[in-house]
Amino acid sequence: MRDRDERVEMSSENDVHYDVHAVEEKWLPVWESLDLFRADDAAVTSGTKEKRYALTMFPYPSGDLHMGHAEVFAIHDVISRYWRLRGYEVLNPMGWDSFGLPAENAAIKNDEHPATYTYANIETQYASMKRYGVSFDWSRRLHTSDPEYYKWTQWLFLKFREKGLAYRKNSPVNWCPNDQTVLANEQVLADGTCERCGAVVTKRELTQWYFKTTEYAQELYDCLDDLQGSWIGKVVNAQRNWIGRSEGAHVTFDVENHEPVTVFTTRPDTLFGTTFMVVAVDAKLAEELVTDEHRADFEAYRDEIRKASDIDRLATDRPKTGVFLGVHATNPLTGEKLPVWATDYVLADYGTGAVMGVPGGDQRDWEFATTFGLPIVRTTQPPSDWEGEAFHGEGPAINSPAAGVTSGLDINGLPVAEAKSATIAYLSEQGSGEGTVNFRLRDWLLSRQRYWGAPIPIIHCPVDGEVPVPEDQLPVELPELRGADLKPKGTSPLGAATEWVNVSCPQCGGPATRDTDTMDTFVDSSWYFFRYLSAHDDTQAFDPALAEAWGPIDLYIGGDEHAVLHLLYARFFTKVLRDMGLIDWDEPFSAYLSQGKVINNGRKMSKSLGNGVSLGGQLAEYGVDAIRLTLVFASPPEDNVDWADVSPAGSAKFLQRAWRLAGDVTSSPGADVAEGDVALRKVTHKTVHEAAQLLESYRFNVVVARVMELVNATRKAIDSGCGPADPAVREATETVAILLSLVAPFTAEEMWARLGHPPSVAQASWPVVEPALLVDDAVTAVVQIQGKVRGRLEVSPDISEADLEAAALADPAVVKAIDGRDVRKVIVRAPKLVNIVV
RNA sequence: GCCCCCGUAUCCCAACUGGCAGAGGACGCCGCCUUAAAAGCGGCUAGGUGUGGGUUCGAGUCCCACCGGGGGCACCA
Repeated sequence: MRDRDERVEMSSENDVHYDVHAVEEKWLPVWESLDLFRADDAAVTSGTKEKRYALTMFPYPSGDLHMGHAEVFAIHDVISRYWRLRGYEVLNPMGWDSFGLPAENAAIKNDEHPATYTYANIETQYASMKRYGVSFDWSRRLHTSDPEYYKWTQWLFLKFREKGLAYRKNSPVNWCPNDQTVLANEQVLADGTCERCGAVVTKRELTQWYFKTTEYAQELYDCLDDLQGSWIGKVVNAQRNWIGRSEGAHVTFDVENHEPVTVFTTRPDTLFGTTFMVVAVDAKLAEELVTDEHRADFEAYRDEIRKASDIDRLATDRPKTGVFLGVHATNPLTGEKLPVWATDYVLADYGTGAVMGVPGGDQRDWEFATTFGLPIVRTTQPPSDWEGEAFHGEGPAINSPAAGVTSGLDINGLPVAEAKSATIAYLSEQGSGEGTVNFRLRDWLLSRQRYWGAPIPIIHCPVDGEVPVPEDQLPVELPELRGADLKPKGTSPLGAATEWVNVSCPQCGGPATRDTDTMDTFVDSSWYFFRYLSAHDDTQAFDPALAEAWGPIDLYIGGDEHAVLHLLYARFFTKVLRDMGLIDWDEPFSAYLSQGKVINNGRKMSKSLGNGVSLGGQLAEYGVDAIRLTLVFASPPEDNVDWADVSPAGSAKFLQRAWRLAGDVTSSPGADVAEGDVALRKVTHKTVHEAAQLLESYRFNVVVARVMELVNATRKAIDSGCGPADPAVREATETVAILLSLVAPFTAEEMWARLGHPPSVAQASWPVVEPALLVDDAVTAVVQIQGKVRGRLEVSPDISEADLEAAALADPAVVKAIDGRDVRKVIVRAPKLVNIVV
């Protein structure tokens, strides 16, 4: 009775309301002064501690943080805090991807410099991140728009150029008429619109800078195999599709009045069925081939095609068009003469820009042949019930060669794979073809006709041509432009800064001009994770020794809108840096996890729908911890979180329940847990054990559920079990505080203090699991007959299979269920299950 | 058209290498507290895994087909 009274007394003392905001205010300055999260390079370079590099995509500074940031930071912090508790030296840096168009557009609107908007927003976001309690190492903070950062972006550009991986070419490029700049292929969406602003992208013929991503296509593709499993599957799949590897052959055709023309095909076995050749109308080749007699027709057709928008060109169901160029090609297998046509259904920048027309095997060629009355020959035998037109499936080769046609090769009757290799072998022998691999990936167009980016460090000299800015003159800083000077006009605003543009040539000293384009901001973000290693080093981009010590990144978290943009570019940069000898690893991100979106009522949050949820408002209402907990608990990290389906109030309630435990504990710190209640201790140790496994596989929502169970069990122990003085209650509550510190650091810190520990819980270590406590005293074994549960037995967890079988067969309920039938087979899985087959 | 992923309770979601379908939460309901309500606290309820086959002693889990949802690529030869 007395005990019970004491408890009542105590709990009334603890009914003080848990003031989340006061707790936040209380701990932030304490953490700040303890400098808890600074990564120690020496600990890692010396090998004293094992490293973990945790990275989350750095934000673009547009306004304040939103719910999406809140989710990714919450998830990211779980893993980095977990690693720290496990005793790793953790590098967890943060910075800003601070070049980009929104700042420039804001500057035009408000008649100011883009830096004003940029750095004001950075400070706002910085304050919010601090308030959010993420365990970032702020000593490595960087902004890509700082000259001390973009100096090295420019340096890397020059190194890439030295290696022949950055070059200029004239080519039709994607042009956004709204942003008035060119775009990379990756920045044009599937529907032909601009990834940034949604305008319909058009084509322009311009001389622009490119990175030679295609040089690494094969490796970028092959390494995806190694990433499979540790990267989230859909991103690997998206990159595979984007790089788009196709195996096939190059086949060379002699052409009248021209050098021989090579085409790419994935079906060399259908070469006997080629009845024409088609060339991309916008390729230089078409212009070279056309005869004077057909030139007028060709040019009229080409001009008409150029006027069509990308959207029209992308439609796959439009009728085939084209013009005859007046020349013929020769089939290398048969010597047959094939008319050469120009068309818009062949792409100038894929393969060789020319294709062999095989109407019997390709639906597009079928339609083209039908439209223009060209012959159709089948070279693969379709099944008897085939009702379609072109047939590209499996079947024996026919008409290869056709009756009456002479050829040095005969593949009739061969299945597709064999017919392919036989054809390639023959062509190679004849010197008119070879097996090859083609990629869908194009080179990365990096020039942008906008102001707020890193200037391309090149000087154009009428005498010496392209001259790199000497390294000791880097960075090439942006000239001061503001407001209306920045208005998009189709050429870079930098061109207007004449004093900046006109320079003397570093080589000959004569008058020359700077390149006025800036780099795509994806260049900035392709290497920022290297710069974090040496964020303030003004002698090098990063220290290779630190890259060796810290790299590669152990877990990268971000959104899947970057599946083929940033992630592909960062992989490309890493491979080039490796080939420059600066690092010794092949892939930047050992593991990649993409977090889902935060939506509301099944829809993306947006102003027009009026379903936006303000992060600041939620934090004010429920507190930081409750919001973090809600986002982590809602679903597996990669799934979307629908704000309409979650309950931040429920999270806040749970945190209070946890917090109250700490006030109920009456034993002193360091109480001998060995004396504690074994049942509760088992729950505690099992929870720690499972939590570790769940954390390693990123199932953070389930970790939270386990902590909830532990809180419930501890509550029961206090109220109706061993009582608050039992050391097991202290052990359980301390464990709750430590586990909770991954998700709800403020509440955990407050609990830690109430439990009598000095700050910080972030410096605690991961609880050591006692294996003996993971073993149950008795387990329930299920006895099945024909797979149906017919009995249960309480058995020892280390019972032998034979003993369990005997016990099962002796169980009265089982005997009754067998009902005298013959036992044919008994499957025993000690100690959990026996299945009897009768 | 090609390539991936996912369908479990009213909802969000658990279920280790196939082994008792249910951990946690929301919603709802019942108590306690309260003059009352809200809040708070304690407790309770639920379906057989989208459909149809197959493999197996045993399938949410593996295989096949279909239905539904999501994503990537796409006149890429």
